[in-house]
Amino acid sequence: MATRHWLVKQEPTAYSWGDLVRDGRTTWDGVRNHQARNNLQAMQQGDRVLFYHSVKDPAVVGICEVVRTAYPDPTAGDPGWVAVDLKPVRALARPVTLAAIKAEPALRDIPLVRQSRLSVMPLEKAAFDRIVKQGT
DNA sequence: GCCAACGTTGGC
DNA sequence: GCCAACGTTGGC
Repeated sequence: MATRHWLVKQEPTAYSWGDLVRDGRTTWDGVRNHQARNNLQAMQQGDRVLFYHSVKDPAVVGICEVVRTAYPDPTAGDPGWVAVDLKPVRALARPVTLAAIKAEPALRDIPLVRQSRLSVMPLEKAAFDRIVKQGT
């Protein structure tokens, strides 16, 4: 099974990479956008997920992994919304800023740039690897 | 603080 | 079903 690649966004003031490392694992809930929900639903066990801080110093800061696939979001009244569980794998040595991503021609078409409001998005392996490499 | 993008709501 | 108004997200 091919491991697939994703990116999730969070405002660090709400839940940061540091919080995820401290917790060791978290429930990725509260998603209330259909496109983002569909992406959560498509995640498979072991998929790699980039963790992106939005708003304040926007940047990709770490890599995490799907440890539980989609199940009904406990924070939603409507069972149509889903959550997944994520655990941290490792921090990037250097955060890869949104500005750096936008400056990279090979990354100009990723959803992070194209669809700034989407909070859960797929990444092609090449784009994922390139961001990770920039963070090395 | 401002603005653009986009989703939702509600009047017709 | 259309569209204007409004709210939210997120970059700058």
